[in-house]
Amino acid sequence: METTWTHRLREAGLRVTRPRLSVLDVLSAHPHADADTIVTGARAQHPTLSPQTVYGVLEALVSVGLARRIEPAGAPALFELRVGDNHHHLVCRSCGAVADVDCAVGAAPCLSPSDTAGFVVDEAEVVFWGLCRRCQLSAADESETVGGTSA
Amino acid sequence: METTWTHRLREAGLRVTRPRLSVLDVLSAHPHADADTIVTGARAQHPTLSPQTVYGVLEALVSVGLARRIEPAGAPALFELRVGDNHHHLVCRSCGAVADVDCAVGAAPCLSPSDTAGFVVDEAEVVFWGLCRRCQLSAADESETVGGTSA
DNA sequence: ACCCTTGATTTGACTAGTTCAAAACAAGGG
DNA sequence: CCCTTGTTTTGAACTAGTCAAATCAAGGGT
Repeated sequence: METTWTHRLREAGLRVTRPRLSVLDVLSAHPHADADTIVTGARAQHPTLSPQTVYGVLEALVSVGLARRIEPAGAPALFELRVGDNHHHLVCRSCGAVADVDCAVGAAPCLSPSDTAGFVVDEAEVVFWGLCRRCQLSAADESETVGGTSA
Repeated sequence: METTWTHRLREAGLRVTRPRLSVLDVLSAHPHADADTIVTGARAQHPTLSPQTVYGVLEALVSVGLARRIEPAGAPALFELRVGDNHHHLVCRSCGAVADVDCAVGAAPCLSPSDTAGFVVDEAEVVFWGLCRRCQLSAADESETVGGTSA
């Protein structure tokens, strides 16, 4: 019996290897993981795994479309398995947390910029910067130091 | 008589120095320049200028709002003087050329994602990826090798 | 015009994230 | 079971950017 990932890898023309399955496992558990998180996580199943191997695996996955690479400004690249639906991201300025968002207006409104200056656009990448709920709360805590938070 | 930049720097509470004026000069001439381009360009006026100084100048300019930093994925950061109008960017996948675009729909449509997942959003960063006119042409040239282009 | 304070620049070392290249290895077709 | 070829491994290297201490200079006060 073939697991889903084994199947998907073969479909994509990639060999099925332990590093690849481990990386896919970690990505399933952490929908927006950076290379380092993936290395650490994948070592649970494959202790000798090297960072370079993970970079290689990720490049392979991205190139066949099984994974997508996102690069929030000023932070290490993140990888996700949710592909092909042109969704966007919310990034917390404070802690770096990332959440998915679908585009607000219709399917891909931003794919129609007012003036393309001669460019042929194939992707609109949208990053919403802000503060996640947790960081809003700790920011409020710090500026107030009131409320029921004992000790 | 004070030049515009001298004035603007003082307004922002920054001292007027040669490195700063040089960097501003280069940015006027290259609306989307990376740190390296700025160093090279600014050395025309100030030959001993070091990269670290340029980073310092850029950080100062960005922090007072005279410049803006943009970080296209997979490329060094770029800096521009056009600030405060929430415009977005077209980036060429092939040559890295950057052009400005205003947002298509209304003032800031993308600031209203469908589900903010608890985030308080303060900026929507939009990058349109595609091929600039020049790269479309060279791509066509390579695949065709027909047409009137003599030798 | 000079001095002094404070911010800016310089110098130099250093880091994180990522990429490159060559050798050893293993997936999976025959 | 072997062979081919794609993968992983090992190890070094590279780039963009950061940090910290020492020197320097802008520009306000006198």
